Amino acid sequence: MAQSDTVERILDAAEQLFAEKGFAETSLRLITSKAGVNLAAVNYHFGSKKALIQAVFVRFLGPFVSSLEQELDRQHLAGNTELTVEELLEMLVRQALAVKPRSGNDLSTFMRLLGLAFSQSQGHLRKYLGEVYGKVFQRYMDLLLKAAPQLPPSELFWRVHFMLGSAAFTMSSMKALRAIAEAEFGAHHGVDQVLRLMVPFLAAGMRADGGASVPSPRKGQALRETV
Amino acid sequence: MAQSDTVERILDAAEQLFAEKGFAETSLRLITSKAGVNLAAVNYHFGSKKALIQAVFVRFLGPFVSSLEQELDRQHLAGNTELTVEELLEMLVRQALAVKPRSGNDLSTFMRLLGLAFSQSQGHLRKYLGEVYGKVFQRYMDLLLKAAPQLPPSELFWRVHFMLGSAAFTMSSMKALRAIAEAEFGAHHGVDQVLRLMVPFLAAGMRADGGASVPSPRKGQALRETV
DNA sequence: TGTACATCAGTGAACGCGCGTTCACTGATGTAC
DNA sequence: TGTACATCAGTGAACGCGCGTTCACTGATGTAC
Repeated sequence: MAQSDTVERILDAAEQLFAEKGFAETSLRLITSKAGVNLAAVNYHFGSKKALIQAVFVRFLGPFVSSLEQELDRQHLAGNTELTVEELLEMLVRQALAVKPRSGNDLSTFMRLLGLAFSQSQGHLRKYLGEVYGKVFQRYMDLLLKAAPQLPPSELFWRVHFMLGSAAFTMSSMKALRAIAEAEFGAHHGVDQVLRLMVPFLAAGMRADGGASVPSPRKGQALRETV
Repeated sequence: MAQSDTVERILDAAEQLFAEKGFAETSLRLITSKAGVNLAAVNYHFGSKKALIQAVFVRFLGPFVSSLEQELDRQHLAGNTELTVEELLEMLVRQALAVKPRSGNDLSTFMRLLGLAFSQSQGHLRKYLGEVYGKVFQRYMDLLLKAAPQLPPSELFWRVHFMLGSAAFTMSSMKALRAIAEAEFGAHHGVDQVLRLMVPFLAAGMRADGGASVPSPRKGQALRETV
């Protein structure tokens, strides 16, 4: 009867529940009962809860990263070695939207998982993702560095993490925030629209003149330097 | 012998451990053994773990918020009703640094707790903080709205959360990021310096031209609108 | 074609553990008479 | 001044619970001869 679909069922249930509740708050009992499989099946197929978490991430990050990699190759072959910050950010948004239709899960699940990957302090996960996807990340960083050449690398480093923070936080709170936005302003933004709203915000931030590292005398008002 | 210091001991230990490990990952046994008090003392003095979490936040947010409120009053009385985005952000940084010296805890504990308050999905906590500090938040938001009048309110809403995300994420990962930055660039930024690096980044983001909401034909390239 | 064995996905029940919480109790201090 | 009682911070041990993991087992399928 060929391989059964138990593994996929577990991954589907785990992905959705992790996105909803986080890792620690999602028990194997909840996952397996939602998936309609035996409790012991998780440890049988994956070995441990940690390994299941990693498997969930590999399944949804894999396509995204290889799609991104292909796009980077394409730009490289086309000779576009000097992309703007906006173009680089748009690229990420486009890949996220393109990968979306997998197995009927919605974009916000993808987004929230991405946010969780950074904000929940799963040390093993961060390390693992670094090992597997570090190279693509570095490649993207290099392009970003080229797009903002006026910045010293250490300040660029911090700004990348400011960006990452915006994205991860917004994604992981997207559902709640969209509800508030709708109640308050009657405006219902789709997940993809919110992503696009982020682009000009982040791009302008990346492009801004340096802060403390480049003590430009442009402004009369002195930023009090500490230590 | 007057009131003993058990309550303070518990709060000190809890604050530090929550900042290090998060809420769910910090057990009452760990807190009470670090504080050198009996396990049952937490439930005796606070009633429950949830109530302890709230108490920790009240103790460290209270001074910060009232300090911020005073500063807002001062600016209002001085007739400065039109502060720039930079000035508003600097104000936050200044309050955070001013409140710092309480009971010898360091700034990064404060920062990390602030980040956790938003990123850990403690529903009861978010609701509670909203009730207690919602008014000051609204007042600050109004000033921000004045400082960026070109934006429609719904887009401002999103941008505020982009900012919040940058700050919360950076704060909650500050320790790890500083270590990386030091290893990679030899640059050791103090916590306060990182906060100041955020100011120009966030201010530029807030000031950027609108994205989808204001479909300005400024750029030839069309942002594909979805739905 | 039939039998013996190996493989392997899946199962049901139990294990030990750490958790937040509860409860009866202690012992010091303050108050009433 | 002395005694009885109330108050209250703090204690030690246990409670029940849900957790991830383990283990002996089942039953279907594939393979060797």
